Amino acid sequence: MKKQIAVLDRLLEVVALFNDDMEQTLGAQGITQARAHLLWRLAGGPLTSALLAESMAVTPRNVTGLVDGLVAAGFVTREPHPTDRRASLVVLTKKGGAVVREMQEGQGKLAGLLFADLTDRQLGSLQKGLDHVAAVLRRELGR
Amino acid sequence: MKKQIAVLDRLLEVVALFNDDMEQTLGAQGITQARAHLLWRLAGGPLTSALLAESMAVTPRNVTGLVDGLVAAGFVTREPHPTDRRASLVVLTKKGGAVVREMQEGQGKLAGLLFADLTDRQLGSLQKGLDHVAAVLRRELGR
DNA sequence: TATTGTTATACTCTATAACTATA
DNA sequence: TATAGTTATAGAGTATAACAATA
Repeated sequence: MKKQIAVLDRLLEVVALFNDDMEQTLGAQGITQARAHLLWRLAGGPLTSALLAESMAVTPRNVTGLVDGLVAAGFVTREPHPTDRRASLVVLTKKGGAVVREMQEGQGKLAGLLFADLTDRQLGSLQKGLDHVAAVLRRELGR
Repeated sequence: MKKQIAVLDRLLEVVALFNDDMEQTLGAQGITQARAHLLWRLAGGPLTSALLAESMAVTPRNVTGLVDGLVAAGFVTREPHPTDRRASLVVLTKKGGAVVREMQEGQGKLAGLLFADLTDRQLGSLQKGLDHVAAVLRRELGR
């Protein structure tokens, strides 16, 4: 029991250190954690404010402010929605896309560090275990 | 490579779900993330504001505000420092201690879920790997 | 009527700077 | 002089509520 907790402690510490590292790198470009979160959600393509708010689990009002800042800093633009004149699409600029790639590379690097010693089979088993835990937690949270 | 990243994604999701769960539980008692962080630091015993600020990587002014809120809500008290009349000690109340225990139990539960299938030896190996990663990240951060 | 995104307002967390009491 | 903790002030992130434009 105690050993499991010690390992989890260490794991959480590693994740925190990684986040600090990333935050430091991004902070130098004027990107806060909340803004980075939003940019990350755009990696798969443009989204409306409503979809951003939902996927970030945050209010629409909040998204307005974050997008305002990101537009001013040149990381995203607001484009008219092709079919719904109420809505607009938030789109990554070239500069914003570079930031997202940078975050993806950082994550890839961490994954390499963490799992360097695991075989493909062990990785698969770990993935399955995590799937299970995620399912348990989601049930507990009623999602 | 891709598989490693997928597993890390899942791992980060699990940690986020756990944090959401904990935040929801604590939020119902009026405890925010920042306040929970401070309470967590007191698990090992009373600390001065200066030590709290250092261990939380936050300014002393910030600690003042958090402690104010926690005192008002009855989770901690300020006690005079036995030898330094400038300083005061932040001490958990019975109510605050119960919250810390609740957090510890939550963490123990997550550790159990995550590592249920690992043998003691596998746990040891994982711990060693995490130690290595933590060291690498610390070096990178210059800490 | 319902939804999208905004303005208005308020609270928490955070930082810097200046100050008081004590070391 | 230096340190511990505070007050003063400001900025970012977040929430709720009310509103205009559009669906």
